[in-house]
Amino acid sequence: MDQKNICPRFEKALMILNHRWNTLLIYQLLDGPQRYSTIKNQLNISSRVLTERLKELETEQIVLRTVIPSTPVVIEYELTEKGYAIAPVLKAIEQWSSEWVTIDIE
Amino acid sequence: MDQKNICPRFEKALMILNHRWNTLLIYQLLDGPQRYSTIKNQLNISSRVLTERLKELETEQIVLRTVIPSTPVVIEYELTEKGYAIAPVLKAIEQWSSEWVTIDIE
DNA sequence: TAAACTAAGTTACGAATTGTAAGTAAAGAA
DNA sequence: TTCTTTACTTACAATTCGTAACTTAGTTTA
Repeated sequence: MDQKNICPRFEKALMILNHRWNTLLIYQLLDGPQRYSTIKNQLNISSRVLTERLKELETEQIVLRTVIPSTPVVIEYELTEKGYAIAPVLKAIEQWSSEWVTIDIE
Repeated sequence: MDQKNICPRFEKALMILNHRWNTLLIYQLLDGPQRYSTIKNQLNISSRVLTERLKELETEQIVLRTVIPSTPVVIEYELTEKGYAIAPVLKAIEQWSSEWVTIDIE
């Protein structure tokens, strides 16, 4: 009748990682620091949602936003240590997908 | 300008695993075969969405639905081999969350 | 034997989330 | 001076989600 005692940290991790776009965004940032426009062009994401997700990942301390005071200013997004620590999750998904996921070509 | 050549299998894996509820559902089913009502009571999910997700995971061959012809009939959901193979992903998330995720108690 | 209950969903609908497209401010290039 | 680019923001339409009530079939309770 009552819910299983699921670890709140694990639950929070799922909330973050399962939020649409977030894992793909982290995957993209594994390549190193990138600018807003670069990310936007690589993924097929709208600017509205991209901004939203970057802010979310920033408040979760997964992503760091840096304003480089050059002229013109450049804004760079990069993974924090916490963010890079997600890499094994992505690796596990890659592993599973290469072993089990089939794409149906019609 | 153009998108990175992201592996379509990996992309599909992300689509499935990042779909709201799916990973939690798989996590729940790692405990073994379970009935609809058990799953519904353990997770805090609505029947509408639960049915939808179970069907999705069934068509993806991650979950198997079995009708046990007892009286009354019992319907059991369980992970397939493909489904159980997702365990390392969950393990990696668990690992990351225990190391990095903080819950803010106010 | 009628009334109530359980299991496994389904349906209708309002609320929340997303995607789309257009707009903005500041700076640089043509 | 007009046109672009960058890093967003805004308005609004489309999609998805959650809530609650309903269904069908069998089952226990009174």
